Amino acid sequence: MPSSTRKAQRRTDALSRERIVEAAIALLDAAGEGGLTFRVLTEQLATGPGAIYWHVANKGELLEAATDAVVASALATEPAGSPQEAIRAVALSLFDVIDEHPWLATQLAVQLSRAPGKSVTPRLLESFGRQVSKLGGPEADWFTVASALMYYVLGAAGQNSVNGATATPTTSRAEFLDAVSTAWERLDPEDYPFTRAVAEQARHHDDRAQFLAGVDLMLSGITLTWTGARP
Amino acid sequence: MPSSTRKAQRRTDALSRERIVEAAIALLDAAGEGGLTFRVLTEQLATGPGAIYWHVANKGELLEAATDAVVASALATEPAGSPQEAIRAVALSLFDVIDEHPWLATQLAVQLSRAPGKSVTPRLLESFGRQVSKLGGPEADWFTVASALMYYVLGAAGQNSVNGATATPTTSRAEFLDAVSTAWERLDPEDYPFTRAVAEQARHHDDRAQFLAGVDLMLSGITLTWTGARP
DNA sequence: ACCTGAACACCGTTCAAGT
DNA sequence: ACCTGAACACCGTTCAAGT
Repeated sequence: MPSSTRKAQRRTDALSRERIVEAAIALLDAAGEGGLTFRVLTEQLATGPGAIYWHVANKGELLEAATDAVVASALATEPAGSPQEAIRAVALSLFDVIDEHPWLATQLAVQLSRAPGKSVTPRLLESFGRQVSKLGGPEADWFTVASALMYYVLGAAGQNSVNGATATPTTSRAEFLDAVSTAWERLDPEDYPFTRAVAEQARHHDDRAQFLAGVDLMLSGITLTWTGARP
Repeated sequence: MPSSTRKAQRRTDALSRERIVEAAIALLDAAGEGGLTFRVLTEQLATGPGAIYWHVANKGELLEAATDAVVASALATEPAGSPQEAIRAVALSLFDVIDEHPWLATQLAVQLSRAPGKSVTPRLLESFGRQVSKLGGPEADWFTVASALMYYVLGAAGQNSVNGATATPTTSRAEFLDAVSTAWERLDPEDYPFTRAVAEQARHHDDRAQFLAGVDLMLSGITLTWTGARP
């Protein structure tokens, strides 16, 4: 195979935190979380590990910076339209960016729970919260509602992304779903009546449509709770 | 300090997959994902790595087995009451088990996306789905609705758990929230008006209550969508 | 069938030394 | 100030050898 990712690019360019993060993202995209290694990063940037450690404290910080950079660019443009439409747009942006960078799913889970003060959590909360605050509900509920949206979106987007890390890259989404569905159909009828019953739906379902249906479920619940009326 | 976790217990006991998984869970609980190492597992069980590899294929399978064992016991008893009450009960069981075993949050995220055919995904889907099917909506919606509940619960429970892995174990939940809240208050007013506005709410919020409020939001949305009426 | 333990390849990180 | 590259401690995994 052609050694794919180009190595030892322009050695004239000075090393910078930005270039390191950029290279890290490329490696993560190409081979998942396991693909990011100081050895290959070093090779890709044509330096030694010491050079990288001068710009970045450790691997955790590098992962954090990569996550933040990708999420920031996905949320860069403020969505237009009604608050409901804008919430759907933000949700879809996140769905898509996780789909493009599957390593984000795990990384977001880790970072939101570990360091919610840091940049990525406020970024997400702000994007949902601004729209939530326009929905007309009592301010005392804003934080809870915005958080709930964020949780759903991250959970759903993460699970729906074909994880590039270990899932065989040759397996298409359709083949993947087929395998899952078949496994479900073989479960014990005593213990898994529901899962067996929906196995066929799972085989043909549309990730994106199902994801949006969940967002709409939450929006319905919010509108009902706040206005007592149908959205 | 007293060397905490007991080592080299009864060497008479034959090694078994069950005992290995049990020891792995203890290590994960004690020191997070980084705490599970074949070196210390080997020491704890008073054997060599080869012995463990005879019972378990690799570290991934061990993590999978540990996750499945803990989740299975949390979902063992079928909840009573109305479908809505039962859904809340399942959700709370998961919230609590992730709170007790914080490493579950990341592990569930990884496993649901990587191998949804395997035991843990069907287990979760079945627990929610059985109740969803009693809610009276059209069967064509069951899979989507049960999945949405599952996504929210996993996302929220995971983020709310104080991650034992790297978060300093001496920091209480209150101190943790205070630090987060303070960080949010210091954000740029231009870029983060919403996050700054809710920082004070975040400082005093009750994880469990907020988690349940999100579940109720979803339940409201489901009931409204399916019956056109308030729950 | 089940276990031992030395060995292998690989990883993140450090640090004295250079420019 | 920024970079080099050898070295360290540690990790998951293998495997010939034992019982």
